[in-house]
This record gives sequence, C-alpha cells and structure tokens, in this order.
Amino acid sequence: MLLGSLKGDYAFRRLQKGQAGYSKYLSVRWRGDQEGRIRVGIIVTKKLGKAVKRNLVRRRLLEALRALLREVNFMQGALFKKMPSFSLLIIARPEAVQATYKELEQSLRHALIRAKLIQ
RNA sequence: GCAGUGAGGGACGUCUGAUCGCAGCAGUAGCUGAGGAAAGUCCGGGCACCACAGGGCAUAGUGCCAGUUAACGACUGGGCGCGUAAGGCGACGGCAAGUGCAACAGAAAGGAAACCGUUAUAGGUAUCAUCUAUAAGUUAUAGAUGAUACCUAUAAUAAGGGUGAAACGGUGUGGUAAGAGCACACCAGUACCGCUGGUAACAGGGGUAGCUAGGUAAACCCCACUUGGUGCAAGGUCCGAACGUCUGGGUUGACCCGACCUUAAGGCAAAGAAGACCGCUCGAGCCUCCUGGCGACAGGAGGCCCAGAUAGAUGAUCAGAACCCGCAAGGGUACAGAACCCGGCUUAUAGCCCUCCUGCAGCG
Repeated sequence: MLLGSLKGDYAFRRLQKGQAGYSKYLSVRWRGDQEGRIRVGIIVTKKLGKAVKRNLVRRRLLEALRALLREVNFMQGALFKKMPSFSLLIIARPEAVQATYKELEQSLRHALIRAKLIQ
C-alpha cells in the first residue's frame, strides 16, 4: 500500500477540521478525499528533543502505521471507489520520547479507533 | 602488575546473523545505505547567478619571519617574550604623530607642577655667648655682633615622601648653599652607523650620540596587506494553470462598424502557481606502497567506488558475541542523524587503545 506524504501549508490547514482522536502519546486527525491513496503527515515538534530523538519517534510512528494498515478494516467514510483514500495527521506528544515501539503502536491503534477511521 | 577526576595523542568509538519494512541502483538474482564530530554555522575555497572599464574612498578583517595549500584568520618549522626546566601560553606592527582613559591607595597618575621636606637670603620672636652704655655694686635694663631653634616672605631644588599594577633610569665618586646626568666611571635602556652568523624574523659584538622617552591601540587612530553581493529554496530544462491579444463561432441588426456572449475551435505573446527532471555526487576522493622534505606537504605506482533522500530513506522483532556494573536476577554501551561538495576552527562525548607522568605492591 502506497503512502504519500502531506505537503504544503494548505494540506495541513485543511485537516484542522478533520475527525480527531487522542491517546496517551499522540493525537490524530483525518479527512477523506478522492485521491485514491493515503497521505500522511507526522508532526514531531522540538519539544521532544534534538534531531536524533525526533527522527526515532517519527520512524517508529511510520513503521507502526504501516503495520496497522496491513491488518485493519477501514470505516465507510475513509473509502473512495472501495479504496482507502484520506489524509492523516499524526501529532506526537512530548511523552512519546519515553515510549517503546509497542507502546506507540498500541497508542496509535487506540487513537485511530477513537477517531473512527478504523474498526 | 594494579590504580589515577594526571598530561598528550588516536584514520577507536560496539560487532555478527535471521525475518519484516523503507530509499537508491540493477533486466533479474541481488548490492549499497549517516559521523568523528554529520552539530555550531565562526573562517576559507569550489560551483552558480547578479553587479562590475580602471582607480580611489568607505566598511570589515588580518598583523614577528619563512614555508605548506585551491585558499584561509588554518597548518608546519623557526624567532622573540614570560617560565629554573620539561613544557605551555602569546591579535607578537606603531603610544620618542595626535586625541582619549585609569577604581582604590598615594604628596603627585602625566603638565613635571603644586604640597610636605631640604637649602639660601631678608624680616620677626625666643634662648645663649661676647662687647658697649646706664643704673646699682657681683645684678638688672637697653643696644650691637654671632650662634641655635621656631615663624613669615622670596628664591633654588626634585635627592628624600612607600602608596600603587605602574612614580620621570640604577650604583658609586666628584660637585653644590642644598641638590640634580650637573660632570665622570660602570651597568640597563634608546636612536643612528659599521662588522659577523642567518633566506628572513633575529642573535652576537663594536663605535658614536644624547641623557631617559610611564601604561593602555580585542581605546579612537596611524602604517602595511586583504576585502563586490547572494547562497543549491544558487541556477537551469521540460511542461504549462489564471490574466492578455488576434482570428473564429454566436447574439443584436436589412447589412457594415461597434457592443456583448462563447471556452472541449485555433494562433500569438507573455507568465513562474503546482508538478517532473537536471544540478546531485568520481571528488583539491579513499586505501596500500615507494621517493623527496625536520615537518605541514608534494610527486609517483597499484588498487577501489564508498548515502544521495526532497516535509526528507537507517525502523521493528528475534538470536548470539564483546566490554562494563552486580553475589545473583538483571541492567548499561556516550555525544549525537547526511540535505550541493571540500579544507579548517570551535563545542559535545560513556567506554577502549597508545606514549609519558604520579602513587602503591612484588621481583631482580
């Protein structure tokens, strides 16, 4: 499954009105579109630390998302012509630095369910 | 041998395998995939575009000498200063052009003057000595001269004033009213002129002169040299949205001009929004050896290809090894992530290795 990345100020601003979900280590927002693919943006602010720590959190989140997308079913609003088609924004909280990969993955699953993106 | 919160250096800074995932390359199998600082962005280049006849000013920087280098404010070697020395540190041209600045203490912080002090002269006062006069009898008073002390004025002086980071050369002799480079000898320093060694900075030594010139230039400044700006989001190619214009088509109209409409009709011009591609990684490249050089480094031979992402690829899980901590279970393995590319500098850094040093213990 191809993952596009969100680019530009407009794409991020559009998601301010999206469906939101929260969990311990992160929050998510998503919105359906007609692109026919999944586009994702991950925000890891400087509150989390320097480049090494921020990179680690971002890569773990991206890895966890890929793992989740392989096994889950999407809600109806996220589909376009029976293909998943939406923009997703993941915002890491400062506590995410201390989390292990497993904790991040669970946290992401929890948040996506609460945002009504997956079942 | 052990220890060290001692110094210096390291082209040391975890390793191996499996599975899943990501990026690049490849027809496939597959191969490759962060650092010594990738960091800070403090200097210097390459490269790119813009500006530019030449010169000057300004701004900013550099500042002992020689070398290395593409270049540098870097590096190497040397000199000088500080230090007993090993060694370390030094923006290390000029304050005997000008201007400015200096807490506290101190008489005074730059004008060599004031003050204290010293000395001479004059005046006054006191005391003493001598002489004279008067009165009286072994004394008193007055005057004169001299000496000493104190006070005042004028002149001379910078020897002395002990404070300070720093006080207008030092020591001695002569000299003088007292003193003073005032004169002389030696020493230190300065300027100039030769000599010797060195490419040079500079070092050694000689002569002459004058008599001394405080500190501070990462204070202004003076002198010498260097210095255009912006940074790969540079810049370029493809492609080409909206806006323009012309032709066409339509409406109005008897027709023409005109006006309005039309964008899934076409042309021209321009546009830099979005996107794709180039720039982009083979380079002042890396490794080994040889030659030259004290060295920085240079030359040669052979071998090698070693990230190129673009909101940004390195992650997850498991197994094992190494080192450290702990009796054990177990825990820990730093600083830190490429963003056009190189050369430096600076800062961060657990542990490991090498050389030297120190301590303790043992042996000879």
